Amino acid sequence: MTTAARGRRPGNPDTRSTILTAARAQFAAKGFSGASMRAIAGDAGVDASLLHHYFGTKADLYAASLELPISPDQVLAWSDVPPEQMGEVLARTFFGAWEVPEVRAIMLGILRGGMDGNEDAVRPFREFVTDMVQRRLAASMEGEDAEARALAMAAHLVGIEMVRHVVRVEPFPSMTVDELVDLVAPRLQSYFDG
Amino acid sequence: MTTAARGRRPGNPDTRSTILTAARAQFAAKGFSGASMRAIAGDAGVDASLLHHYFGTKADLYAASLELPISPDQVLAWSDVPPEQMGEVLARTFFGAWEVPEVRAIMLGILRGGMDGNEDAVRPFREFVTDMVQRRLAASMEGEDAEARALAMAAHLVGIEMVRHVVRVEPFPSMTVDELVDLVAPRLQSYFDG
DNA sequence: CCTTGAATTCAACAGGCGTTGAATTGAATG
DNA sequence: CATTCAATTCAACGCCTGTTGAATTCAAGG
Repeated sequence: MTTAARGRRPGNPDTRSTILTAARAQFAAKGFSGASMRAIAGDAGVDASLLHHYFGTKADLYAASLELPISPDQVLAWSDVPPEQMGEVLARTFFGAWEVPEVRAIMLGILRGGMDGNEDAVRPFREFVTDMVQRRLAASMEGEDAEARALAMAAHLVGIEMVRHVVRVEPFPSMTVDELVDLVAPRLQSYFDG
Repeated sequence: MTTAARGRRPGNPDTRSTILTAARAQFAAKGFSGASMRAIAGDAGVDASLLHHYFGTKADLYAASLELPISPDQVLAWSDVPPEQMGEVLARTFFGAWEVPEVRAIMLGILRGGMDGNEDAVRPFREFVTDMVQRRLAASMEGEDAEARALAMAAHLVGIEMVRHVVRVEPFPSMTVDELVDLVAPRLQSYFDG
């Protein structure tokens, strides 16, 4: 760590993913502006210029670090859910995903970046919400205001995870996923029914 | 503006509030980390060290700039609202407040600061939510999980304003307050009824 | 008229920031 | 064995950050 030997090291081809992991952690904890390239590099045990070599600019690294490991399609098996259970399935899927540490880090990064006031940092948030609403929710809903109702569902879920994991106001941080589902699912279902 | 005369100026005792206004705008637009003392000072037409002279540290200025001009008690005349209209009154009051530019700037500052990853910046958000939930909402609700339900209402409202004014996903930014109230109030009412 | 003290700017500090370009190492390729 | 080239570090650039202390101006109080 003190005087690191220069040049190519023998066989560690996972430097790239080490950097990504460190970046996710920093962005999740401090947001886009708050996280620094040097701090990420430090966590990854690597020189800061290596991040630029691999990923380009800071905004590029941010975008690269927030790609979900699994596609939303796999998570949300929408088609074979009875309509009257949509609310519960949606709530359980969303809250459950946040319990997986890798996913939570990415979600927190997206969430914090969305509030950063930097346009580069808002984009992932906007894309996430847009995709979730337009492709997954509104597509299987009926009525003229289906999009607005779907967006309200997304806003509700996001607001809850924000209070639960970022601002941390009790009792949300102490509640289990089951308790949260019982609390929220009926209202999601109500949006679904229109 | 080019070479500002030093020393005390003849009679402008509102410098203090000029600074506060500039601070609110900057914090609302860029968040706590993103806003800089020099940028705020520049907007206020004043040297940066004057901000420290008046308010102390950056966190102090942040806290000072987010004090609501009117107390929540006056806004939300809770006591004489029929129970079955609580959801609508709450939604209209909250969304309506965001339509007042001065209030919106403060709310945005609180919201953005809450996501900043800096503990100083989270405090106003946490206090706002805690006060709103524990003192205004849960106090007039019944049932064992009244606090959780009240917090869910707050999370829902906050999530919606976040999507509407920060991430800006349509159709929320284009909807009127009345349309938003029609959309959200029934679900708030459902939380209220338990 | 003299003194006090608040209001304000200036100049600087020490450190952090994102980014770039050059240098170095060493495994892989021929 | 010589060459190539990706991986990696070093050193620096220019700029911005929050904060401090001293200097200056000027209205008000005695």
